[in-house]
Amino acid sequence: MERVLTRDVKSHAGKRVLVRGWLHKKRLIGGINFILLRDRGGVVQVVVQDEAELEKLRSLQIGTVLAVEGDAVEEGRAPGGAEIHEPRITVEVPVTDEPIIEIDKPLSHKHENLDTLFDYRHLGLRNLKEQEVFKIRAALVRRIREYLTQNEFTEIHTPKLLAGATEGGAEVFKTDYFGKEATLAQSPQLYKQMLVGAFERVYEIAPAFRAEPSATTRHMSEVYMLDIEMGFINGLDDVLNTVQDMTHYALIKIYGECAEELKNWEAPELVLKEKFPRYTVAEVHELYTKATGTDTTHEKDLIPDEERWICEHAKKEQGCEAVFVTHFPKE
RNA sequence: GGGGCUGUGGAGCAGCGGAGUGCUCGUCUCCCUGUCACGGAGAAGGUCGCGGGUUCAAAUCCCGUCAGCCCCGCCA
Repeated sequence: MERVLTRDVKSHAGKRVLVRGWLHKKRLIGGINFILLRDRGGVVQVVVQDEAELEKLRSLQIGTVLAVEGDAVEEGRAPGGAEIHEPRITVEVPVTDEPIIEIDKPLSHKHENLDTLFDYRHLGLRNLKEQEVFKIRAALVRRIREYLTQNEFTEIHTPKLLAGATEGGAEVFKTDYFGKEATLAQSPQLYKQMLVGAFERVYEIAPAFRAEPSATTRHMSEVYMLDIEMGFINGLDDVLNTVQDMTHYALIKIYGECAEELKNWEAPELVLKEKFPRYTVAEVHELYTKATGTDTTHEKDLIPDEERWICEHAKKEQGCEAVFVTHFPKE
């Protein structure tokens, strides 16, 4: 029998269907029992009343891979409005290890728990809410690609294992390349510039590696970076306008298509205008110093608190929380 | 690199010098025919991160060490 996704059970009401996926939750009430089955489309409820079928799941843990053949039934009391009755259950891959992470409940993201969360991320991501973070990220990247493609940027993929450093400043990770020293790319900068000569407009979304002694969320040794390079510009404004329009496009799209996910994660309302406010580093120092009394006018760069502050400031004063800060370093 | 904090059953936490390490969730057994973070009864599960010291007595205080987290710096 052809496999049906959990989200399509409702449209198959009245027919016999086969679903395959992971055991997501058991709710054993007694004479009637509910099990939830998860696949890439979500979760469907299966009603188990036959003792022999239920016995197949005894001592099997959440995560067990199942095939369930049964009657698709429209049912208002079921989550999603449909469920499967009279199931015939086949255990495809039994799981007997006790679950470390409870995937049907909200996961704690308190920083004390991050170690556990990261160690078992593959399990935690079976939590439907956790998956939303990845869906939002994937949608954002897709929309950025879409915008850049529409504007005739060619996507490139450049080497990450290099003979030397590409950019001054950041420390590079050194590694062995068949007896010779190699470094992990800290930026695709040189390749981008070379390829502007071929394609005029290029971009890359790829990891960059920096061996900074940093141990905070502000900067990590491995980050995913969007790099854009374009030729035949008339000045800085052309660059800013491209980044501005791309950001505006992608965020508006995301807030539409991921509205439910963003709401679940209590994302704040998007406060954005088509034209982002533009400041110089020196201007931000002046505004910040005046507003907070902390003198930053001697700083070359924005301090971390200024970065947060200027966005809040622009949100209140300009109705747009995205800003450009240019003319670094302050001379 | 500087500062602050945390390591206690599988997970999250409480206990912070003195009687038996306690709670919530999970796991196992039994009961339960519409649950949806189901409910009820019972049970199992712990070198209190590791090493040393102080003390009549250490999960608790001190020193060291390992692991992790946060802020700043570093970085664009």
